[in-house]
Amino acid sequence: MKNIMNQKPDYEKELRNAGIRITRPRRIILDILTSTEDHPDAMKIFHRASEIDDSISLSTVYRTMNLLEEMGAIHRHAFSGGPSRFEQAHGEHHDHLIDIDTGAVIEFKSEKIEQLQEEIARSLGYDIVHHRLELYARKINRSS
Amino acid sequence: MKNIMNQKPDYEKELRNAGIRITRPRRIILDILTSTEDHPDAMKIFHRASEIDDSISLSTVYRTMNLLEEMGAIHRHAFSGGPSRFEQAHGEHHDHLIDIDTGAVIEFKSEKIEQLQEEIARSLGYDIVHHRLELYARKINRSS
DNA sequence: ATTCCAGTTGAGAATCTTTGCAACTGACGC
DNA sequence: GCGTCAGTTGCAAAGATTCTCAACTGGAAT
Ligand SMILES: [Mn+2]
Ligand SMILES: [Mn+2]
Ligand SMILES: [Zn+2]
Ligand SMILES: [Zn+2]
Repeated sequence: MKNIMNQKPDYEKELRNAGIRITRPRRIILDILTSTEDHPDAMKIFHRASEIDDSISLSTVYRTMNLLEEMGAIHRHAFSGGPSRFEQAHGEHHDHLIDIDTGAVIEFKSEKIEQLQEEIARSLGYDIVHHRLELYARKINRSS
Repeated sequence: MKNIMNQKPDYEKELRNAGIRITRPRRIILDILTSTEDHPDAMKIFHRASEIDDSISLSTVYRTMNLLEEMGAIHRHAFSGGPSRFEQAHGEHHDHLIDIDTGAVIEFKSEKIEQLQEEIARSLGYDIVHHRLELYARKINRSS
């Protein structure tokens, strides 16, 4: 379900719970993401991180972005004509509805769908490791 | 607008009608796409095309994919952990399960899930225009 | 058939992202 | 604290995709 609260999610705890180590680069990158208002790309995050610890590599930024994306901790926005940009999300798994007119992103979670996915995968002989569900939609009832 | 027929679409005609030239590379690439059953990536299409005309460049394959995608003639699947893969857009809608160990793509269709998606969107005040559902999964019962 | 030119191409550079690998280190148990 | 080792890192290299641009060409007009 959607998280209404506006407090900082404890990503370190989530990482620990997922059996993932809290390393210095990850802590720095998480700090940058949780304290920024814009949508930086990997290179921008890399530059900001480098100011704090100049041994951090761009590879690690990309790897951390992929990790956090799979965890559902961040959103990747791949808009045309440029590199992917990132912003923090809420920690719990959820899927996305994207307003194709405005680009707005609405989060939702359907236990039923999650369950159906499991059933389908199983019937095909598979276990789901992760998944991606995105609904590209248009507002009902817009004036024409 | 939507075409119900189940015949091979005449992409060359569509291209002409859109004021786009039918060139030798484009004809070859279209032939490959309309006669394949799988989900090839750009490099695979490039290799197949090269067997027919070894002067075709990878750039042109990418450019043509972008062109056909914009026309709605093909779907691009940006599965995680690999290059984009393509398929013709003519068939019935389906979703994909990706074997994360082998890269194999299995197509499936769940009327129930499709319906739930509609319900969710509607409850959020939206109509779905298109969507993307990808299950990244691992075979059950592998070498124990 | 010839001319013409905007659309298209191939080649390589540029950009963006992932990956292989040896070195390093966080988390856990002693 | 110390040892251990799988997880993680930085670096270099590869991989994926887009872009630049001079050369080429499809197809319309003559
Ligand atoms: Mn989200
Ligand atoms: Mn398919
Ligand atoms: Zn989901
Ligand atoms: Zn579907």
